[in-house]
Amino acid sequence: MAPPKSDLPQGTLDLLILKVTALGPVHGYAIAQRLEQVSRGVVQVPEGSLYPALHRLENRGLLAADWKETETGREAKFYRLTRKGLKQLETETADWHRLIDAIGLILGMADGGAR
Amino acid sequence: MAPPKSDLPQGTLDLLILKVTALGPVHGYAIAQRLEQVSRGVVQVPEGSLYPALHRLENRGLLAADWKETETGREAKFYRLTRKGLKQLETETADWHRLIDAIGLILGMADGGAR
DNA sequence: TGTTAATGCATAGAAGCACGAGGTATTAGA
DNA sequence: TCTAATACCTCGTGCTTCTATGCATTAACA
Repeated sequence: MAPPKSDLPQGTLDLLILKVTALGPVHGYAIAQRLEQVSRGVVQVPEGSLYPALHRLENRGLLAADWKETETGREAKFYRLTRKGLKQLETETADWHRLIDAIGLILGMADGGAR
Repeated sequence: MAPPKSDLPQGTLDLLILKVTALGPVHGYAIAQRLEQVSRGVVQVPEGSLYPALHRLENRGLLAADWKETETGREAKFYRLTRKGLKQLETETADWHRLIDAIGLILGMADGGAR
C-alpha cells in the first residue's frame, strides 16, 4: 500500500536534487528513484518536473553533467554537484530549516496564544 | 535588524491563513501581522500575496467574510473558517507534516559511511 | 514473435502561485 | 500639513510544477 503522495512546494525540488547529487554523481532517473525510496513514496518526481529542474540547475552552474555508462551498460547523463552548488545547498538547507521552524510555530498556535 | 525573511513556497500560504482564521475571525491585515509576529519575522506576507489568497479561499468556500468594525472603529472584512475550511485545514496540516517528515529523511541522508 | 514493462532522455503547453508596484481611503500624530 | 499606519484591492511578471507526449533501448513474457 503506497502512502499518499504529496505535491512538492515550489522550490523544494531543487533543494532535494542538490542533496542527492551531493552524495555522489547520479543520473536523473536514479535521482527520482532515490527520492521516492528514501521518502517512502511520499515524494514522487514526475519526469516533466525532474528534467527541467536538472537543466535549470545546470544552467545556473550548480550542477555539472557528463555522459557515462550505467552499471547496466546504458548511456546516461550523470550529474554532480559543483562547488557553487554545494554552497547553494548549504544556504538552501539552512533557509529550509528556518522556514520549517517558523511554520511550525504558526501551526502550533493555540487559542491561548493571542489576546 | 530584521531576521532574514523567506519567500513562502507555493501553496503554503493558504495553509497558514486557514490556521490563523481557525483561531477566530480576523481581518486580512491582521492575518499578515499575526503570521509575521508568531514566526518572528521569518514569514512575511506582502499584500499582493495576501489578498489574492483570501479571495481564492473565499471562492473555494473555505473562508467566509463579513464586514465589521475593528477595535479601533474602522471597517474591515473579517474572515472566518467554514466547516469545509476546517476539514481542509486538517487534511492540509496532515499532508504538510507527512511531507516535512519525508523531506527530513532526504535531507538527513548520510553522505557515505556512518557519522 | 509480438508485446508489454522498465530504463533513460527530452520538450511543450497549461495551470497555478507569489510578488512587486500601483491605486483608494481613513485615522493619528508630529 | 505631511507622514505613517491601518485596511482594502488588482494587474502584470516571473517562476515552477504537472500532464501529456515523444524518442530509443533492453528485458521479460506470453
